[in-house]
Amino acid sequence: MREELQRLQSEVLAALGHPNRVRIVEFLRSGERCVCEIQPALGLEQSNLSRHLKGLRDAGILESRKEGVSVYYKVSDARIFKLLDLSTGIIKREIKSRSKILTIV
Amino acid sequence: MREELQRLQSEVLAALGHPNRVRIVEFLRSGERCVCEIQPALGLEQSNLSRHLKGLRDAGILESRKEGVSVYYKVSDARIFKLLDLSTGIIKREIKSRSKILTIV
DNA sequence: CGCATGTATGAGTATATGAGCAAGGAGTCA
DNA sequence: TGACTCCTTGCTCATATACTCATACATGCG
Repeated sequence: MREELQRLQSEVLAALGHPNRVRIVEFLRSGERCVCEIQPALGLEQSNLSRHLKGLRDAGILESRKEGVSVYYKVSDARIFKLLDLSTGIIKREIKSRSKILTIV
Repeated sequence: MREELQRLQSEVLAALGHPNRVRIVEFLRSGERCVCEIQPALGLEQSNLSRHLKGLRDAGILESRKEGVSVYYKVSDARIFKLLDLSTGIIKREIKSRSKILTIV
C-alpha cells in the first residue's frame, strides 16, 4: 500500500522533473491557457510541447478542456504551485550554503 | 536567470522522481542513518542504493558524513519532507477524484 | 465538399537512466 | 602486513525519455 503511494508520488515528482515542464506549469500560474498560447510563450516545438502536456496530464498535474479547435490546459490542484514554491526555497537555501563554502575557499 | 532556477528546481524534483529514492528519503525521516542501516531496511542491492544516494546528494537533498568505515546520510533540509507531504496530498486528491469518476461508471 | 487551423501521434534517432555484477578504495583490527 | 567490513565505481545491458519530422485527426468556415 505505502509502496504504491510512493510510486505515485514519484510519478508526480518525475513529471515535474524537467525544465520545460516546470516552465509550463509556471506559465499556467496565470490561469488556463490553450496550447496555442503556451507554445509561443515558451518557444517549444509543437509536438514536443504536446507530449510534455500529455505527460503532465497523465501525472494528474494538468487538466485539459477542448473548446472548438483549441485545447485549454490548467493546473489541477493549487498545491502544485506550493510544491514548486517549496522547491524554489530549497534551491535558494542550497545556493546560499554552497556560496558560503566558496567564500571560505 | 529564471531559466536557470527552473533547471535547478527540475533537478531536485527529478531526483525525487523514483520510487526507491522517495523510500530512501521517507526512511530518513527518522533521522540520520548509515548505508548499512538503509540497505536492509529497503532491501536494495548495495551498488544500486549507493547510486541513488549519490543522486540525492548531488541534487542537494541529502548530506553525508563519514564516521569510521560507515557513511551516514541525512536529509539536508526539512522542507524536503514538506515537499513529499504535499505530493502525498496531491496524490490522495487525485485518487479521490478518479474513484469518483469510476463510481459514476 | 475543400481547405485552413490547432493539436495529437507514429516513427526514428540520440541520449539518459536504472539494474546487476565484479572490482576497487578506505578504515579497522589482529 | 593481511583479512575483514563498508561503501563506491567501472562496465554492460536493457529500457525509458526527449526531440524532430511527417502525418493524422478534429473542428470550423467558405
